[in-house]
Amino acid sequence: MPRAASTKPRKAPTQARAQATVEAILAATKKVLVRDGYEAASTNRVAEVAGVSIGSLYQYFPSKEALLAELIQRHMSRMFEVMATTAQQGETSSIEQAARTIIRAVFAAHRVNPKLHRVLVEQMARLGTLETLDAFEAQTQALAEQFLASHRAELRPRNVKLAARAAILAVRGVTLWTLLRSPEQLADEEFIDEITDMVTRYLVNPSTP
Amino acid sequence: MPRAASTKPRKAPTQARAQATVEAILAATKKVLVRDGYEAASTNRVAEVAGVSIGSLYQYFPSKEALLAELIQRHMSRMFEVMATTAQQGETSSIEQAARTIIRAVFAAHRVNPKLHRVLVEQMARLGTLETLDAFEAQTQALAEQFLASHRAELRPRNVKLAARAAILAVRGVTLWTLLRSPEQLADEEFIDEITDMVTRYLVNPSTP
DNA sequence: TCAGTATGTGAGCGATAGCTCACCTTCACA
DNA sequence: TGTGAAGGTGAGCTATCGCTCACATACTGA
Repeated sequence: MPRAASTKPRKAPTQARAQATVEAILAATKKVLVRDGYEAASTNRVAEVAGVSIGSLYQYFPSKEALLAELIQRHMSRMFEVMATTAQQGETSSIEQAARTIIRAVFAAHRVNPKLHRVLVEQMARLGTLETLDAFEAQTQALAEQFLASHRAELRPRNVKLAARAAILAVRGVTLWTLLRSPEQLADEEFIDEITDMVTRYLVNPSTP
Repeated sequence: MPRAASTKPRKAPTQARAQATVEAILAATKKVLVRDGYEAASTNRVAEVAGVSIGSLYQYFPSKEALLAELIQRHMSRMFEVMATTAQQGETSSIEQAARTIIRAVFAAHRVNPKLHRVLVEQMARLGTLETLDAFEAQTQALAEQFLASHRAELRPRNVKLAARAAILAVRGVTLWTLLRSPEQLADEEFIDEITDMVTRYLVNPSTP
């Protein structure tokens, strides 16, 4: 059924008109994914909803997966920016404060259009080795390490790399699993406090309050 | 393309011959999933690999998803049993010891045929509201609450329900994300220690060593 | 032994998916 | 204002998928 499998954009739009087409296609993709789910989100349907011809779609995206990859890519960028901003602002505050802010922000981000995020997460798992994902992973790891290193005074674990990894995985794991199974809990402040607590108790040296 | 969508077995095999057919179909499903991935795992291909006709397959499984559901179901049961056994054995030991044992066991379970587990996890996300999943979730939550309640002396969080939920999500989240992105780390003892540490520091009252 | 049930078969149907390509329209700019 | 490039079109091809059904074979119990 699928002939191509590349995930890279086929061709960059240069005129504003083309840029609008690309955006319309991506917006339609989101809409159809939310409305009908991944399986039913055919490229023909996406093109129809976008109000462009199927040919136009394939002019900019070489495959259905490329559409997904672009959406995932954008989602990741936003998430990373949220974290980077928070980490920067938290440079002068405690690990606990920073952790709380990040967890709150990440939860909030997933509360917006949880259905879409759900599909993206599912496909993120399926697409597997997307270079984009690896790059994002590396960036996130680096950011966390840097943050923890700059809070060495407070930090309990000696292995900064491992601590960063464990903390990232725990927060992400909890976020995504909550998104999948009980998205309403993403708004539960008590739950947010609890996760913050877990990460903080793991990261922070109790003798340095 | 799909006509039915039920996930329940169509009919129970009574003769040994039929039981063998069902097992052959499930074994072939695993094989094809691992070899070709979910998309390429067509029911025709599964039947072929199982050495039975496509008609036989549909005699016992009303849809492709029913195959997946059965595999997920079995996987879940095994996971639950691992946890239940560990919890029971840990009744007399510390929270930390029990946490370490459970995490080690769950990691080990996912190290066996990680490719298959990966596909199952992906589909678990996709299938979404599978009654089986909800039942498993409830059982796990109950088990964890019971375990924590019986270790009240050691336990720090006052909200047992929430603590159980947070701990479950963290361990599961870390396990699955690790499975998806760096399965080799499932064998890393230092990593296991780190996750155990996180959960323990969260759950255990520091003044009760 | 034989009726009746359980089990097993596989050609093929209807549906639809991803994607191409020959062609037309709009734009930028000399 | 004309021309080549950029953008846009959509009928329709090929591939396959999930699944049914008319039929054959194996088993069971009276």
